[in-house]
Amino acid sequence: MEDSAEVQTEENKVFLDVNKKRTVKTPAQVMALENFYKEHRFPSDEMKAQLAAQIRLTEKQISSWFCHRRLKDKRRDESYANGRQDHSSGVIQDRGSGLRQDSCGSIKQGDYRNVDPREVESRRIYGHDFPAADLTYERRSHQNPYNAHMEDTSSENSSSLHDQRFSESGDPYDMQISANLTQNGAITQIKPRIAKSMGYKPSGYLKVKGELENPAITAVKRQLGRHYQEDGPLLGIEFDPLPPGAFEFHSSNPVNEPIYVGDPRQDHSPDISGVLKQPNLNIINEVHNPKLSSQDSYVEDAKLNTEHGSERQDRKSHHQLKYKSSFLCSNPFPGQNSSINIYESSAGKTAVSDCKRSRMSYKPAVERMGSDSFSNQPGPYGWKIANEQEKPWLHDDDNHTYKAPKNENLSKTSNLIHGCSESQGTERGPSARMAKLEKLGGEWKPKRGYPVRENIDPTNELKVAKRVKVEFPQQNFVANASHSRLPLLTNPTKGSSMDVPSSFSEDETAETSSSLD
DNA sequence: TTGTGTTTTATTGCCTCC
DNA sequence: GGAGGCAATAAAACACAA
Repeated sequence: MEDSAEVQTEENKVFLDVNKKRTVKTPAQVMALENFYKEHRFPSDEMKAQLAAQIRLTEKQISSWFCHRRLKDKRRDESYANGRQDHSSGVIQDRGSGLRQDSCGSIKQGDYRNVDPREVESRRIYGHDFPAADLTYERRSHQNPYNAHMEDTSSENSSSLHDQRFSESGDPYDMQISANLTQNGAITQIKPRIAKSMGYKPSGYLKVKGELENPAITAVKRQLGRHYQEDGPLLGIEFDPLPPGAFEFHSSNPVNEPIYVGDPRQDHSPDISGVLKQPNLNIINEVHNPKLSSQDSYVEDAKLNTEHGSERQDRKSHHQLKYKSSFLCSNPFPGQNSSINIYESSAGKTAVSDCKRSRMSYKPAVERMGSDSFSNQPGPYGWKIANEQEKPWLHDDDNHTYKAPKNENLSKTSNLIHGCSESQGTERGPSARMAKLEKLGGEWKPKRGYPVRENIDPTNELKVAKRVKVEFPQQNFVANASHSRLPLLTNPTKGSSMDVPSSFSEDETAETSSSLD
């Protein structure tokens, strides 16, 4: 009796020790999580289960990750608010204005007005309708320091704190984007020290966000072209007119004047033309970045789905509905084109086409997603484990991670592509991996064994699989929809922001036009 | 190579809501 | 009371400078 108990204790100890071992999620997992998080900060159980099954994590890990992710957002939010309270009055005032915001910067359920600004933003971008009240809140909440902070990585060049270096040379990421572009559409890796020399050195999460969000932001900028006021209201949203003399100075600088975006009538307005001459953005945007294609696709893909429900409105009661509408009908992994496909296509020989991979370093990685336990069908992420061509990708290759010599010249596209197609990063987060790839170049060398973790509860897995099978028969929707539906810009040199799916610009134009009317 | 700092992950306890 | 979430904490993994 006691012996068995002791044995069990020992086993538990071992089990705990094994489980307590901190593991690092693969880039694909992190990307998937990030992408999912962008749409669903509070995923339902089904979503978690689905996601867990898809990226080979436990639901607990998913929950934990989301928890920490929200916490991360919150902390960044807070730190940013503390550090940049002079940036805008919006945030601080909002926080004290009765908008209930939970400790993670997220919105507690039950108050429909308190929609997560990011979610609002995304939904707005994706064409979701919001009541006027929501838009009002959205407008204000858009001043959320987090959002502003996030945009700092991409489109802050009109910020009051904007560094002149950026205004002169353009958004660092945009610069990267454009600089990475080559004639044949492939992108070359920009050396991190370029950004670093510019004083721009996103770290950690920002690296990831820069990777994940900046393209999206840039894509929007490109789509809207000149009608984008970077520190202004949300696109297509009207502000109430400011009272006379609201600002001391005369707005001789049209940049700071609110611009109604998307109104074709203003497209040729001489008044706006001054704004249109604002530097760099267009220049940057004129350079097509194939990297954006995925994000463009993302935008369009999301926009096509106009049946998103408010996630936080009655999270539980609309659980299924929400799930079905937003998870099945839309791409729950909006970045899957850019993340998971990395793995999918990188195994093939067409890695060049997905330039998003260029800044991603990988790890044999998906070993946890072993082919033996993976479905042969393309998962929602589009990876096809059974594909022989991709097997090398999915195997750990003797548990070696590959690390290039530090001083490897990064400007070699071939190297980069190589890194893309065969890249096997470390198990560090994407941010670190990206940075590492930037630093390492395309060549990889064994570094050390990748800690294989098989902590997926088989029962859980079975349960999830079963549930997924029953509830989500369209698992491959991502692979099918996003690939088939989303047009790829085949002419990277010509493809411009205006090559974006017409649905977006049209919808956007229609919306804003109607609002002006 | 090593030390230090940062980021990420896992665990646990408490709180709130249903 | 259970479930979900947040916050605190520890520890691993990693980056980076010396």
